[in-house]
Amino acid sequence: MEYQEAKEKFISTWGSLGTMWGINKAMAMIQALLFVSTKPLSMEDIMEELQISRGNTSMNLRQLMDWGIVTKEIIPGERKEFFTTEKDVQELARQIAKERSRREIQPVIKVLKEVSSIKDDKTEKTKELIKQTKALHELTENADKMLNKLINQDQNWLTKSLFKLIK
Amino acid sequence: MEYQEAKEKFISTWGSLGTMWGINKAMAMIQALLFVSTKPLSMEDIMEELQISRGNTSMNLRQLMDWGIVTKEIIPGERKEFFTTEKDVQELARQIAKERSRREIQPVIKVLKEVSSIKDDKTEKTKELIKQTKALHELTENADKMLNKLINQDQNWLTKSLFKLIK
DNA sequence: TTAAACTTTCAATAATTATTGAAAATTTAT
DNA sequence: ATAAATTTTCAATAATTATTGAAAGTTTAA
Repeated sequence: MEYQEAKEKFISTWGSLGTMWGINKAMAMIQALLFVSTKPLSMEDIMEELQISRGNTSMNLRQLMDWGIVTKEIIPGERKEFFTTEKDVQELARQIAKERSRREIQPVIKVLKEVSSIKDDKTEKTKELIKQTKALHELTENADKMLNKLINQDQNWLTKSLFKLIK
Repeated sequence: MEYQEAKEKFISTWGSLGTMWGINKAMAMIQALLFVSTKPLSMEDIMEELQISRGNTSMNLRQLMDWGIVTKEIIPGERKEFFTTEKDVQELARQIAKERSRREIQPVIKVLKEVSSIKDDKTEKTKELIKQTKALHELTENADKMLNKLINQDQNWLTKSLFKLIK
């Protein structure tokens, strides 16, 4: 497999993985492209390489910046804006975990807490609803605590922890 | 908040969480409904309660069975088929982790391995592609190993491990 | 200030994914 | 074997989500 083929395979695989986990394809592909690029890329570069429109590129770059995994680079003497992504996989994982926790998991935990706290009228179905949502609440909260631990720890915590678990 | 409201809130929240993580809404809602039901439900019951069509219900029940988290129940004297979901959250988490690993993560690991093994022609861009996909390969493999550990361990391993990590 | 270079926005459109509903298939009871 | 009950399939349709492209907006250089 040659460089170009390998690169394309990586980018498109990353794109479809994104799709499976609720992340839009263009967004995942832009991140993948930047991830293996040796230098910052302009919007033109990205449009060209991925064959996507200016608007699409602009919107998805913005989203990636909102997620905190892509940053604008100012290149002296250049009028265009250039972009880079976090190159360190650990930091990347931390950032994604942080955002998914904040945007998606926390709101669900809130609802699970509410639902599992309804008044127990002693009917079987109410007891079941409370019991099951409580169990889910606990599991979700534990998983989320783990993510947050991951987010706030030093650089190598993730690898060390994973190693501890699998050893 | 009354029972019915709480139940609906739980089901629709679970549905939208599913969507965010690439799982279709009806599938997540059916699972949620069964999860808090006190008894097995028929297709009619599910269609009625979630206001979805017969075809949709049938297809999504099948998918949930493929995922191994919903099973058919035979109820003596009844002609219809009835369905239940795994009620234990730990087991549920294990099952989902197992399937997502098998269907989604393993194929990506395979591609990352291929891409990171291309011949190093000593150019900067090839070296970067190899380095970055190798790093991602390692991280993904570790995370997947953790998932598989989770899958194959005893019932309480998940809780214990999470506790160890966050304590 | 002006205008060229560049980026953002957003309504229109396309692509994808989910859902319906009715016909076909299957199962069960007699 | 027959037919009623039930489930599955799948082409058509609807709903959702992603993408385009051009107009509006912004920045920069002279």
